Amino acid sequence: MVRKPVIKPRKTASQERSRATVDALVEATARILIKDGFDKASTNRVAEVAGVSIGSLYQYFPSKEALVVSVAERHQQEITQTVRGEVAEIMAQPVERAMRSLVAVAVKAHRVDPKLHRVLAEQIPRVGKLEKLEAFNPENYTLFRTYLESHRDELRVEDLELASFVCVTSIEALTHNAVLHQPKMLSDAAIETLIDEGARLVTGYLKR
Amino acid sequence: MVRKPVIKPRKTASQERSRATVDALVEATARILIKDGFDKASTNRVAEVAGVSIGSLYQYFPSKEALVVSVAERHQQEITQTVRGEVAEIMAQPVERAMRSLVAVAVKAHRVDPKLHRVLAEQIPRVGKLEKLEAFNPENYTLFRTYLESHRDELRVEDLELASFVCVTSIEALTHNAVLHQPKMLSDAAIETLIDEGARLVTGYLKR
DNA sequence: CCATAATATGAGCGATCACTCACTTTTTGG
DNA sequence: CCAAAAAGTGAGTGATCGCTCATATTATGG
Repeated sequence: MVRKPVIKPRKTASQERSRATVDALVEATARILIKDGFDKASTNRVAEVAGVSIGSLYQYFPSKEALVVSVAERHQQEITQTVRGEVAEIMAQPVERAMRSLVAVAVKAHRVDPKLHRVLAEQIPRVGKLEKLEAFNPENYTLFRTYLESHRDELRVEDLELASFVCVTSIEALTHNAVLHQPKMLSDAAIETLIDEGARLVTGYLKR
Repeated sequence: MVRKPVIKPRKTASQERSRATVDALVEATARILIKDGFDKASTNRVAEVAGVSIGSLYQYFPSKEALVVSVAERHQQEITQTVRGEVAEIMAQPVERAMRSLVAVAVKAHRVDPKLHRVLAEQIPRVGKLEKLEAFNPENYTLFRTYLESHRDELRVEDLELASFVCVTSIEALTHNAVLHQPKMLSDAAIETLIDEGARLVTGYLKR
């Protein structure tokens, strides 16, 4: 009659009721992060806002960190969905057009959920398991490098790795700062101008 | 015989002994921030590492935030001292040379105390009084804009404010990422290459 | 229908935190 | 030398935090 611990699962949610619970917890975490920041997102409060007991929270998330990671993954997935397709198109375009599209896509990505993006990028202490939560997605880097390789003949740059670093870092910083820190950049017209400028910046640097 | 509260001052340290206490506290805070990060820098621990009682800490710093602000200010001052003079020189140089010098100076600034710089830039929750602790110094922005104005005839860009935003953001991100996140960029040779590339990036964007 | 598994509950534990205050020790200046 | 000001002390407070667990409720499948 030995009872194996009931607290074991802490992972899978098989029934619909529990899937709803998990969703509510992730959603509540995101909402609190946006409204009050990381420090105020205590597990007790997350559970309360989600309308769920603190015990249930720990059935599915072994720690506060796991909760934040889930929010980040959901956000990343939303971005990927929004941007999907455009990337494939871009890979075939010539440098000038490709760079403009790329900057435009970067802006689009930052506009999916700007406030959440900002919190995830700037407020989450990158300690412990949260360390891998890179503000900058290494996938972007690899993708860019691949583009440069297949368009080598149009380029003046020789070290493609270095060039990728320069371009990806610049585009990311530019779009991030513009969308999340520059109140002047809110209008569509201003954003369009920014896209032009960002594209010109990296095109001039890359093109033969 | 009414005693006015002794806890009032909380600010000025007139004797040498107390100045040493304040120094020890700021130094201890910086050391803990670097070694263990913001979360582990509890006021009790700062006092302990500084070899000072927690009571003394609160004589001079009304809060943990004040302590961190002090560390940030001291760091900023060290950077300013290191970079002093070079800026004045740069303002007179033509665009191509000026941009190279500027990127070099930015690298130098990030190398003053890289680990501390990284913690201050990435780990401090920008809430409450810490919000003004900008990762990016608006002074740099103004300085850059002033340079562009006095060299307008050499430039193809029209909107100097936008151009400043583009260049300052890019240079900052480039040097920050290179010095603090790219292990490959540790050697002086690699840094020299980075400076060349960064300079070329913004020069091509700016120059007529 | 009912045994079992899945899911949900929330009081409360131990740890830690930022911070206070009544008090002692040291320094200063006349 | 001494009174008063400056500096220093640390046990303790109250709040909050992440998290556990014994127990209750609900769903599933034979």
